[in-house]
Amino acid sequence: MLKIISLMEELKVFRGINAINVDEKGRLSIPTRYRQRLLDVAQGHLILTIDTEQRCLLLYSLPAWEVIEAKIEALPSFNKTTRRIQRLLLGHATEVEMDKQGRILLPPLLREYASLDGRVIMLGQGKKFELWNEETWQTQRDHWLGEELNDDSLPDELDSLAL
Amino acid sequence: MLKIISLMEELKVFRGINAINVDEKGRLSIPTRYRQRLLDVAQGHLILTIDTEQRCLLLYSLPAWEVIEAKIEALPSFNKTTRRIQRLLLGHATEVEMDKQGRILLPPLLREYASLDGRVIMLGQGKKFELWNEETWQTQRDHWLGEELNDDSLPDELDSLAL
DNA sequence: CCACTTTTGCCCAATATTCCCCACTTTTTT
DNA sequence: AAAAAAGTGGGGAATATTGGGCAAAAGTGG
Repeated sequence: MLKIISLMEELKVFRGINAINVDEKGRLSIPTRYRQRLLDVAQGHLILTIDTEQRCLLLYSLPAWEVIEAKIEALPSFNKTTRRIQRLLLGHATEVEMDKQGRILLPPLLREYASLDGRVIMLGQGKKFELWNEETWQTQRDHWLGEELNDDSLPDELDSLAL
Repeated sequence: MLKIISLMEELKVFRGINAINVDEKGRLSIPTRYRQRLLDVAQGHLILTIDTEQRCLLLYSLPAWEVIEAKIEALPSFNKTTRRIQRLLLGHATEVEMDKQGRILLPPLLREYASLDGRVIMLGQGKKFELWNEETWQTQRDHWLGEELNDDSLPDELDSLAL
């Protein structure tokens, strides 16, 4: 029964945008609405790694991460591109744990990578969250908003997407 | 029962990035979160060797190394490339042991190979760790981050990798 | 084979980091 | 407007990391 609840929890997605303060000690307080989910699904065990395309961090529940990790590990290790992905993703994947106040401590090297100081944006992205420096986020978002959509480059999957 | 636990331990992967100081004597302190695993799986017996592609070192638990070693030995010894790999990997493989404080002593020749002085980056990479000079790592990582992914060279396995 | 130097491993002390707890501020709800 | 809940910040205890002293062990040259 517990298992079923846990599976159902896993199917739910994380949504929403939140602005959070990171304190001097590098702690980030997870918004309460996500806490119970993260406790149910992963007993508060989370994985923080880098996004290789953007200077932001990705936050996964441990079980969600393990699925991805298995795929990453299975990639051929003699291929240059996949080797690079393994190094960057697995190499930066750091286990963090929610403390009793529902906060996580950002490891210095990762914190530095994404310049997580002062105000941080936490974006729900389905199975994961993204953590952005607020300014970087604003800039990037405005950039995306300004981009023209050109029909030629749209993947076919988009045809069936009615908003 | 102990065997089973030990096998389960072996299935778990090493992840994450750590910055560690190597002291004057060439000692490197293994982060505590990995220590118990390494003791359980290998009683602290580790193998250190060189990465033939990069100026970094590879750190294996002894059992994990033995698997690799067997494969390397099985390679055809008349082939030039495999002969080279045998020489480099097997030749540099050195057994090191965690001391009671959880540190390992880096053999001078290996230490020199990867310029492991002052701050060192220890990257979890599944069955093994990589040890990098911090500066070398930063440079190499930034290079990898800057590389464009070009779709042509991507193996099919990547298609199923949704982060 | 013995004295001497160097290396290695253990121990302890100093420093730095991490975590828990509590208090204060801000936001939301009733 | 008061009460409740969530977010924020900092003191202090516990833990981890780091560096150096010292003794045992190993290597070196006579």
